[in-house]
Amino acid sequence: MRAPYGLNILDNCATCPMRGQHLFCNLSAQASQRLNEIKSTAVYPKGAMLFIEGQQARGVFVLCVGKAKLSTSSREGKTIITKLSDGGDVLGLNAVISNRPYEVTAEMMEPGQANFIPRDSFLQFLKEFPEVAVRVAQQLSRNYYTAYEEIRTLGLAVSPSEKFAKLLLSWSTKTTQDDGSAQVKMALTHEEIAEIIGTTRETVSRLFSEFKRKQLMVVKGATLVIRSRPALERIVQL
Amino acid sequence: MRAPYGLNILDNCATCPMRGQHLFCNLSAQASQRLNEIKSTAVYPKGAMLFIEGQQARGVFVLCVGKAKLSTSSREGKTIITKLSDGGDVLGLNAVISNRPYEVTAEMMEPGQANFIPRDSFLQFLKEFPEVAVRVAQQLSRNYYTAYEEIRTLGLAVSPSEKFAKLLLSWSTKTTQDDGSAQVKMALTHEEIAEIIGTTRETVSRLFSEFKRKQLMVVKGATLVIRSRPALERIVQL
DNA sequence: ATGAAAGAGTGATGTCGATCACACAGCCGT
DNA sequence: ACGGCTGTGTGATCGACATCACTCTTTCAT
Repeated sequence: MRAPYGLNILDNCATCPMRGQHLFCNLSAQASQRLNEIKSTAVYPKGAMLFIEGQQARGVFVLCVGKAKLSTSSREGKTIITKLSDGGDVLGLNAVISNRPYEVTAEMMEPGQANFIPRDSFLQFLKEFPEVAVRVAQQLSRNYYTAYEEIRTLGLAVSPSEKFAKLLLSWSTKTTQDDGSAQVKMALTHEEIAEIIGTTRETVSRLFSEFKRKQLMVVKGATLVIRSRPALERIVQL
Repeated sequence: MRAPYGLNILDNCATCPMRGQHLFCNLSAQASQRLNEIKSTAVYPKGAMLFIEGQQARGVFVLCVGKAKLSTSSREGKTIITKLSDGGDVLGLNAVISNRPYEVTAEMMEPGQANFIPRDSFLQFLKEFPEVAVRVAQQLSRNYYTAYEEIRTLGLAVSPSEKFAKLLLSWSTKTTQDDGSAQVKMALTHEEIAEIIGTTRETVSRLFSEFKRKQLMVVKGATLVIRSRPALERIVQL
């Protein structure tokens, strides 16, 4: 039995969202075959936790279908979302490589599928195929840059407006038109946005009002139209 | 001509601060020899910049002697210090691996020495010696964790007091006595501390007063005595 | 269709830390 | 010893945001 698409990302890179870029695409035939042997696939409902902050790392997950949010919490219950992942992303890689507990919690934001590769098999796999080790290093390096950008945002951007503008810009990079406008489908609650930019739900609510009032954006149902990226950029470097 | 120690970290891991842990220690004879061929050593005065944020990555630096601070700035001039490095640390690795500009500025905080390995030679070296590639992946993974901790601190710890307490704790891990006290040599100005915890110089000044008043620490000249780690920890999880 | 739950808007209030503005201490070269 | 640094201590002020306390809207299960 086979899902219509995406179930086995290893066989059909063509349908993979990230195609060539993907960590496990375009491997040698042997490597690819080996990978198929050690991976297993599962489907997850919305809200499912792939893994939880602090758990011993069992293995890596390759997200095939669906979106997931990575978050971390303090003891008092404050939560920040550090990353939103979608098809093609490899989750839990750092924890597995360095043999530490998962540093974040990964929760499915919508139903989806993921391949799982147990830690031991994965490390063995890396030893057998050095070509993959280099790819892994590059992926880790990319993870680092993402984390680093987060640090810059949290550490340097002072006001919530600035962080909010940054977030909108990061969402709209792909869909920007020639005139500087862009459309984004909004699947997040204000609460979640607040956890990304490190503020409160109420403040996010007020930011929406403010940005709409200033003609920076328009909300049409679940899609969000950005009037002009340059205008947002001016807020960011303020 | 040869400096008394540390000039050539590759030959004498015994004198290396990180010994076995070090990225380039305990390599095979061939790898070690090759590394010696491609590296070059230089001394740097206090205040010297090893590299600057935004520069195209020329290669990696292995810090032998001296401390360096890694920082990043926003256009408006606000600066945050993301890491303090000392002997054994490898700087610029991420930028070289992923072929991006250096993401931080590395400035010597005291006179020191560093080995430099040009980008091309380094990447070639990794291809020749897959054993090293795995080590690099682990190092990158460690870098990631450091960055990640930074995110937690900036994103979850709210008040400056909390961040300050965290910083003191991180400084005093190694020198903690049985009774929970610890001594730290303080080489940073209040300004620099402010750039680490993301606040202003004045606030740091007031934090010193407050912590001294609360008997959390005592300042004796350039050394800083922490009365009780548990007391600080209570502030952190507040 | 209807009630409950989740999400979103908005006012009132209080507080913490940034900012500004100084005074003062220590260090260094001449 | 003298100004010129750089670093530090501290008060006064002010504004942005968190917090609280609601109401209103949307969604969804039964």
